Amino acid sequence: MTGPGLRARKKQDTRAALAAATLELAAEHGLAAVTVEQIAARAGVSYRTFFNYFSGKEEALLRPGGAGPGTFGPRLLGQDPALPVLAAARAALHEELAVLESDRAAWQLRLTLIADDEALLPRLVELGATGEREMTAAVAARTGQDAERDLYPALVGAVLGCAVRVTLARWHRLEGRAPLPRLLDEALDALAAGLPDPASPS
Amino acid sequence: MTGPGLRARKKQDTRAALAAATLELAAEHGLAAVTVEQIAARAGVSYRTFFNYFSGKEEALLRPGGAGPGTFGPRLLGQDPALPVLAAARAALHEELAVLESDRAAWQLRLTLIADDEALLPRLVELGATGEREMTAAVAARTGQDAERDLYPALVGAVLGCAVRVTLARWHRLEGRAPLPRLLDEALDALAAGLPDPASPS
DNA sequence: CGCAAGATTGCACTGTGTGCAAGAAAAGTG
DNA sequence: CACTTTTCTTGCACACAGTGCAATCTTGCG
Repeated sequence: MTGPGLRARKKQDTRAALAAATLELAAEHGLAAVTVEQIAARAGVSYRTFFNYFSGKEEALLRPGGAGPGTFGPRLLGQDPALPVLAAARAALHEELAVLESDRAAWQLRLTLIADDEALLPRLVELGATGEREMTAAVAARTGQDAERDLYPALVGAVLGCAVRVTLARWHRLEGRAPLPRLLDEALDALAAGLPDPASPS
Repeated sequence: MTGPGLRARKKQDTRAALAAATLELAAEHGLAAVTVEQIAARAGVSYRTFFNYFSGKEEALLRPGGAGPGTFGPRLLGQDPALPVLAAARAALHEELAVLESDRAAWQLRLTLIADDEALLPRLVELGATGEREMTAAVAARTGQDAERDLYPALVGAVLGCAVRVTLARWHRLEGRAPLPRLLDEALDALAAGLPDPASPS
């Protein structure tokens, strides 16, 4: 009974080493100036092996745990079915984002790199596209609609993705001085209220 | 008085030829299977020249007119200042999307390629990021808020981008059987209403 | 015509990402 | 433990993206 098995453990180690090397090197020189060769060297692995774990530097930086199955769907479906969709999504998103706060320093650093590199934000969206599809599917399941044909699930999925993105950007700009859950609630409140014109510049 | 001048006209011709070649070849083989070399050859220019016009195949496909200054900002600011932001944005977006209907076949084809290639949708978002920044800035100007610090402009800019994206996807799925303006209105109505749960599956 | 501005092109070079096959390491089996 | 199978790693070769530079050609204009 070796549990996960030696093999799987080494694999996870390598993945973590690659992700860490990417984060360090990107913090030092900016992601654009870092080559996969350098990352692999720092992680003690060959160039070729890097691509056994990640499809590119961006993925290594933004999705350090690898692809994985995604957790939003189950979480959304686990909420009280009596809740309106937006309220259920809010609860599910709070659970999702809790991960980020547990590894705050690293994620703040990643957000810094995203803000700097300017070409990474779309990449984040790209990776977030998976999450968006997942949200769309989960919303469709909850409302009994068709994820492909109906407007509502696609729109809610996309908009929730936006809300998360904007929230993370604000969290970063405030350097974590404001709690992430509160920022998320502000964004979702504005959405649920129909994005009314703001009172006036405070 | 040659008007635009021969030089500028030739430049536009070359740009148009490259964009058209990209669209044709992508329609034939899928964008991923097309090389810049092929595109340049079909347009009758050298490989190197392609990059004088576009930063890559994706831009040639999704932004055939080149970068350009962006028109949403002026359009939003040209709306009646008494209008709520969302209503003004709706009017401005209708003007923006009118372009697509004037060249319907080509844009439907582009949307098909986006749907097929699966790696292009994020690229669309990437190019749309410019538009999103523009929308954010315009909204901030209209509300007298700070595009950098305040939640509202960033959220509205991002969400409008989502709404456009989802609307285009639906328009494509319906193969133009529904008028684009109506689809956009449906999405914006849902947003303005605060994304209430849908009635029930019709 | 003849010069200046600007566009096109070829060349060389770095880096990405992939397919393939050989080799090393772990897991399973008697 | 020895042997096989499975899985991961690695090197090699390759096609393509994208960029800097310098030479060359074209257009605009005096």
